[in-house]
Amino acid sequence: MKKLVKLILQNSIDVNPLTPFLFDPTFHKPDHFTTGDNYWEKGIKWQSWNWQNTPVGIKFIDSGTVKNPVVKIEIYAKNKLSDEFVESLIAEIKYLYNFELDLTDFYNTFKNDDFLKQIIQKWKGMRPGHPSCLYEYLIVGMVLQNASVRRSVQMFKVLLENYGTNVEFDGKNLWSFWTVGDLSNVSEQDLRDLKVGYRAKSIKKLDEYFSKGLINETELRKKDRETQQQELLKIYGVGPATVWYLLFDVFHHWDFFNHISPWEQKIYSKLFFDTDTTAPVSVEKLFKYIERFRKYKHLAIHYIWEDLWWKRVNKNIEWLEKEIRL
DNA sequence: CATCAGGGCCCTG
DNA sequence: CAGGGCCCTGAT
Repeated sequence: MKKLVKLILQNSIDVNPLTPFLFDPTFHKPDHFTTGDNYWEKGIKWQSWNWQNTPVGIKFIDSGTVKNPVVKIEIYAKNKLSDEFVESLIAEIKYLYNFELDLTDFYNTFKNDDFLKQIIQKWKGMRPGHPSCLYEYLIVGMVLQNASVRRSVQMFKVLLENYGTNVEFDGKNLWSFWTVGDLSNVSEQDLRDLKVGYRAKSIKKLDEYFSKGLINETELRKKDRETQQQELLKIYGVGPATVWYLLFDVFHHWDFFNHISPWEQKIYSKLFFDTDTTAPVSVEKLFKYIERFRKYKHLAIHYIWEDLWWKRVNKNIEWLEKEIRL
């Protein structure tokens, strides 16, 4: 059993995202399966975070309105934090949750779109968002490969509980991500024993690759999309499907949409063409349909996707349950 | 019980 | 550039 690290409140900062801002669907994505590292209830999100190799706990509190948004960010840590540490962490949070993304043009462009208009109305102020740095998101991407949701959850959890840090803050007991290089003394067989399967090799190589400094997230964020794609594909165990997630969530390309996985194909077919999920339309036809969202292709899909999963939070969607196999 | 297909990717021919 | 193999799990 790992030692529990108790974190205490060190800083509390109010941040103003751009309006409109909708707290809950920005901080809680029902389709993000990651468990053990976060907890959500209406208006509050608890999230573990590994920042500069220091485990911290963050409590986001909805403290404003859609038109006049305020997010209170409480930072919990073992020891007092430097101003530099706090400032850089806040900047990273603003980036990852897109506090400064201006959604006006997106909303205006599609205010009359048959498919999007109701969804935009309902979720006005929702931003793409997640708490993962590139290394962490790559781990997530790898456990998503060739696995059902249930299995992905199990793999993520077992990795966190073996290599992460168990933290407690504000009455929540969560797991915080390990640091790049922490797997240097972990063998591929150790990882296999955790039942991550063939991904053991990819995870091990990923940790080595980042340890050697062969990739720099900060620099890569500044490069163009083609360069980012090329750099990501160099990493062992990373292919087009994993890159597709990263380009949106980590690198914030709202326009680019080049991959549809088999289960997503079934779901888009149902949504856009109302086909039975046993007889989905072709991926080519789906791409053609998605073209209508032009420079906001992936952002539009994010809105549509989240809308679907929030519906499921409130009521069972029979055809969807069959596909996701939670 | 056995067999097989997954929310990919690598490697071979 | 097509297709087999890979780990594990749950469905049949």
